Amino acid sequence: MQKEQVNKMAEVPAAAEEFIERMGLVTQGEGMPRIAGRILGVLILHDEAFSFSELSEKLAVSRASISTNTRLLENLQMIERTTKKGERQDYFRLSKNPYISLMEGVHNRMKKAHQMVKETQSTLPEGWEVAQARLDELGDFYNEVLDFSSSITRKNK
Amino acid sequence: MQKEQVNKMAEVPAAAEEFIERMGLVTQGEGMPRIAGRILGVLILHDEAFSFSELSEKLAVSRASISTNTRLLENLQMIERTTKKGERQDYFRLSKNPYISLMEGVHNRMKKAHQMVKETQSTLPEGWEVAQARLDELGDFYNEVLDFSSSITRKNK
DNA sequence: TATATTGTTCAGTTTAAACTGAACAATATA
DNA sequence: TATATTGTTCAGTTTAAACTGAACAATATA
Repeated sequence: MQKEQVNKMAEVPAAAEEFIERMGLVTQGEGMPRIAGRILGVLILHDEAFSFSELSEKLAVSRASISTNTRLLENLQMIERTTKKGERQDYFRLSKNPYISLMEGVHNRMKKAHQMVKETQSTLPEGWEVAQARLDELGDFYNEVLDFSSSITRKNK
Repeated sequence: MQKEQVNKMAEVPAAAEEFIERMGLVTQGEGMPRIAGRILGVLILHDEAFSFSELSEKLAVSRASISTNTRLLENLQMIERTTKKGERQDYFRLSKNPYISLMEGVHNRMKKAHQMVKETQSTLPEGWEVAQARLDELGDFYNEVLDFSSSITRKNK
């Protein structure tokens, strides 16, 4: 049952290694764990699915972190969990539209913030007209961003 | 020289206090310090400029934090530092287009990430055509987001 | 049955950032 | 001159999140 084990790592050029690390910094900059970005980096560069333990070894990271971060990326619908006939391990590959889901995250955060602003507006008593006008501006901004993020999200399927 | 000191805080409704705290959570969610969001919250609700020490007292936060976070917001061009005749303290008020600058932050992060992707593409050796195609998709995504963020930024003045 | 493989969970540790107090420089005022 | 006010800087502390090791459950295999 044991297939010839190809070492996917052997011939990886420096540019690929750097990309993986930098993706870690990118996700970190967006408020996500660094390891999530590194996993994404691996799966962007490689078409074939990577197994749980391959990811853990390749990235020199605990199985616990792989478990947590693959689940995170799965929930964002950026990666998909697959299996292989005759194998017990989970495999992971990039989804078809990985970035749309990222946008959905932005979209949801913005929607929540917008909701909060509207709630403030409806609760503020008389005499806060200037604040109301300022909150209108903030609401307008959220509307613009939400229009964009839903225009991207609509491309889903 | 001492002007009648109006306590700006006295009659602030609960909705306003809550808004200030929630703005702290919003900026925190966007990867900025909580205190920066609270300062923004105060300055969105109040048209009049707030002094350094008023902010420090109102938010029950050290002068060091006010110094750091007002400078951060000033650099983002979301607030402006002003002065008053006969007073030594700095005052702060919301800029005219506070949210555009926020967008510029997103824009710059995205541009940097896009740059990184392009660099990876130009450095990857022969035989990585599949990865190149994947990186093209990522680049396309960045282009879409960058188009949007510059459309917002263009509204500046 | 006992042993091995696999992913998850969770308590504990590490890490990075936020925040503070205090020293400081610059300046004004007494 | 001495004292007060103000914003900045920086070393140190606090806080929150990331990450790990180990226990565990589920399942397969010997």
